[in-house]
Amino acid sequence: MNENKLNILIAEDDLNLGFLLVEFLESRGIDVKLYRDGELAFNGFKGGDFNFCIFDVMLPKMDGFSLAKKVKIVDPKIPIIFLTARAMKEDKMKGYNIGADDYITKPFDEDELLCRIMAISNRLDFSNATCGKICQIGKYEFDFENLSLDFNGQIKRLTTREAEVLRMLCISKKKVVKREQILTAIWGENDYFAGRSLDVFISKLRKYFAEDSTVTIDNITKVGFILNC
Amino acid sequence: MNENKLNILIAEDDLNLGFLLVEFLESRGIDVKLYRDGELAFNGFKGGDFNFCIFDVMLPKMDGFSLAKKVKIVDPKIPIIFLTARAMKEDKMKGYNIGADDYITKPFDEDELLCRIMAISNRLDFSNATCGKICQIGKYEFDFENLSLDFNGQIKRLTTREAEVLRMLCISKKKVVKREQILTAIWGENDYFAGRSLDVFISKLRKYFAEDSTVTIDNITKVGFILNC
DNA sequence: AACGTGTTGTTAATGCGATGTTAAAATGAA
DNA sequence: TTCATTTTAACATCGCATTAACAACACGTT
Repeated sequence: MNENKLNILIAEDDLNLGFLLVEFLESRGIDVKLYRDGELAFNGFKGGDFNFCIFDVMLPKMDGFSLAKKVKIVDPKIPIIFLTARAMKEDKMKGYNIGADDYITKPFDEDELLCRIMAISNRLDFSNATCGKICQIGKYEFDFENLSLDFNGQIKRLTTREAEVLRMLCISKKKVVKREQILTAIWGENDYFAGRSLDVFISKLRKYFAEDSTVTIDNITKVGFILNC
Repeated sequence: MNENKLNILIAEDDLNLGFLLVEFLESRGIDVKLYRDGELAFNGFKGGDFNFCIFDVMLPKMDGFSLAKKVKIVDPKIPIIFLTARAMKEDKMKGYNIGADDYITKPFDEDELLCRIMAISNRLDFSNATCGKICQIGKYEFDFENLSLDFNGQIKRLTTREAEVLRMLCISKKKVVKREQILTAIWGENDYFAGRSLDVFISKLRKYFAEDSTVTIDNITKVGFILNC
């Protein structure tokens, strides 16, 4: 309910344009964070709580399309607008296939960009964006900020990783959370070892919930996990 | 329920362009209706069941913006794309203020228009909270993303393959889905063993639907299967 | 109708890859 | 260093898609 506020991540290496954008959008009451290359942007994205992205297509370290692909794995619904100097059709198609919501050719008009952002965000469904800081899981209370799991006043302290994994399961309670999504969002990469690591944490979490049998973390082979409670 | 199908109203007085658009979109499996002036378009809109609009800005009888305003009163959420020959900023702003979702300057590329339509319609909330991927099959509710089959709140979990096969049958409910099509799409090859495997999965799915006799998966020898419900 | 051939229905056995779990190594912060 | 935490390794277990095997069926031919 409180998260109806736009929180935009911008990835743009031309800092002149970048700062201009930041200033303009902030003047309109929008939260903005600027990153100057693809990798920084992705790390920023993992850490932050963004609900909108604007990516330059050409970026150092990782180009806008690759960045979009990874971001879409973590949050498939997040809207992305691409900025590009070129007006190539192939580029546009590529962007749309990845799931671009819009495409703007530089130089562009700031007001028009704002209009496009608004047009898209008006359709946004913020409803399940955040499940609050504290999440009820069966008889447990999970506080992500405090890394704590409270069971009848008995407080179990979680490690960062444990909390991160549990948070992802919590956000989509009773829904399948894909392995790929968790791995990309938390480990940043989706390889064998990260995968095994995730399994270890799932195993740990299950133990923590052992005292309330209504809480289970179920596996869907080859797909992911579901937190049921 | 399964209004996941696009039904587009086009208002365009240049009939060359109009018919071209209709033909192109219909070839992509989209329902389209063309009107050649603003008033006809609005009457058509009231009578029909459209979920997407494309308006030329300059139209006889009633211009695109006025048309949009009236349409938005009837259905405030309906997406509208404007077409215009002019690339005037004022026009664009006016369009966005009315609630345009996009803005395309003529001449434009048909593929790009399709991409933009898709980008917008993908964000569309066709159903209620549960974002659209759910399919009603008799008394069952099939959720492909969650690999679940809900019967009166009783949830049966599906495996990846089961869900994939069921999805293909669902997409063409009550229509023949060719063996070849399923095999190529899911198994990637159309040989004897893949075929037998498919038969095994069909058999499993039939069992899952045993509790509602109105749901049947019928075989068409040498051709494929039909999901009837 | 009876036959024969190829197709489909169904169940069960198999084998492999994915996951569960625990413990040991690595990492890294204090 | 020590301690907490995460990663890697090693082994146990489980679930799933495939394969096999046989029964039932469809359909064209005689």
